[in-house]
Amino acid sequence: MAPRAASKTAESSDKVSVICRALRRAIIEQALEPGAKLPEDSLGERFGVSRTIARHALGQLAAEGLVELRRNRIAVVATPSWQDARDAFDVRIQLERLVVRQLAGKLTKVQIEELNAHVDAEDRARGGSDPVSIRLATEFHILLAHMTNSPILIRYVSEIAYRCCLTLSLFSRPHSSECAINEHRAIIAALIKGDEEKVMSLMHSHLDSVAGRALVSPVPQRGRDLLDILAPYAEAAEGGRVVKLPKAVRGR
Amino acid sequence: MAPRAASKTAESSDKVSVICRALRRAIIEQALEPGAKLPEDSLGERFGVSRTIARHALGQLAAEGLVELRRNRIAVVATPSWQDARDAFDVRIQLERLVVRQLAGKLTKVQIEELNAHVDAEDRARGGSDPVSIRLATEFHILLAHMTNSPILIRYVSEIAYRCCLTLSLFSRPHSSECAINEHRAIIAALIKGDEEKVMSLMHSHLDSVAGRALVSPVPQRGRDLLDILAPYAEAAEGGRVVKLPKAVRGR
DNA sequence: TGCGCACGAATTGCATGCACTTTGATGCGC
DNA sequence: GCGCATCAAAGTGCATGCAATTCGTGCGCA
Repeated sequence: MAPRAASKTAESSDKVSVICRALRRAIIEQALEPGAKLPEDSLGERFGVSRTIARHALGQLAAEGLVELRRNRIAVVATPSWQDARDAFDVRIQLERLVVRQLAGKLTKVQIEELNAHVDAEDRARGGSDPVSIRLATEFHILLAHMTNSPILIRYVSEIAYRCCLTLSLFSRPHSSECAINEHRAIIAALIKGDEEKVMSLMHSHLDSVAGRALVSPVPQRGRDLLDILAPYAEAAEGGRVVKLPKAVRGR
Repeated sequence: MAPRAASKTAESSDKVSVICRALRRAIIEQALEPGAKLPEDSLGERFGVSRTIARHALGQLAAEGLVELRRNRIAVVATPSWQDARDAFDVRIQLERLVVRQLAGKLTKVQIEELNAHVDAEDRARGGSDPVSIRLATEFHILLAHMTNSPILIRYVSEIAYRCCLTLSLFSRPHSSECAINEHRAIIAALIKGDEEKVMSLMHSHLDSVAGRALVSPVPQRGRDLLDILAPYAEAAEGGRVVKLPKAVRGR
């Protein structure tokens, strides 16, 4: 009942967290596509800090699953597998059911206004550029999570929402989030009404349908991991020796 | 269905992850109590690495919520509030329901043996020292999570299980996990039988009762944050001036 | 033309150094 | 004896430097 102070999630120093926020945003707005390289030097230079700090930021983002870090290799924006995406949505549904259960009937007037304002912003952005509307849709869920005042819930929901958002840029059809806004409005209405069961099932089906629209096929449209895509062909060609890829393709 | 490779969760270089593992274990075995100081120098010296690496490890653990990092201050083992603990268990219950739902009826013979072996180990440790049996109980849940082969689930369940374990060392009565072993056995049995609903409710009530045993009162038994514990007394004494603590107590 | 190899550039892994902040202890005034 | 200012010791924040590894490109060879 008593409101607790919202504690900052790790993110020690400001410089590091600034970089993290910037990169997170760039990633979910698809300015940085999955697989994009993130060299420490460039990041440091871009943000006016040393490699040490950039490195630390990359470490944090890797812990969140947005960045992939392999020893002695340039960090890249994560490229989750289709199965990862499914798992992420499964977990996400449970977490967000928890969120709305806690929130049902307990929203303050200010919070309701905040939510409405956010959905209005989503509405306005609908005609605008894709990346922004995707980000806003994601941030709606994060906003809800913040209202629980539960640091753990906030952290996990934010993290997983970002990751789901990232997978959208991999697997989703060109555009598929138009109707989400109405579903957001419906959730707000149910939250105000205070029916726990109703709002939980609304959130559940909302996320289900987002996942459904997004994860239409287990095959990525965008030509990310070429080697994996070509794997079946290589197997089919077996009987000869292993198919060797020309360097131009292997590289990137 | 197809088994996926278990991906390492961030934890870039080996040196860092070794330190993380060591500290995690020390923390959940209560060799390091909540509030214990973790100076970068000492860690580095102890593990034969530079401050840079120790620092990075602390960053990771802070991201997991096991360590608290405040600017310009020595890192300390996290001291979750009672409310944090409640929230953690709420989330944990949902996540672990998901785990056992995915696992119900799908365990391989090897996995069953592995689980039985683990519970046997718990049994053997029962008479032994407390910290080890607590760790084993926690690791049972982590072992289950691993069997889902879902990196996200593995990461979140591990993380939150460690955190819950940490709170146990703060709030739990001297010893309270005796009967957990039988509950673990029951869960294994239900998993083998394959009844999703049954195993989910078993896990739910198991964690509920662990939480219930642990979080008996919103007041910590152990004398952590002295100032907070004394706050009510100070208030009661109001009318005079603010009660000032002698230095010996204030310090640590 | 296509493939392999080797070398230079780019990049990471890690330690160390310096500046700044916090800590806590000592000594002084009351 | 108690409180407070002052100062050294300890610790963190961050950048930089060097070694090791990877990446990419051009050359030689089939």
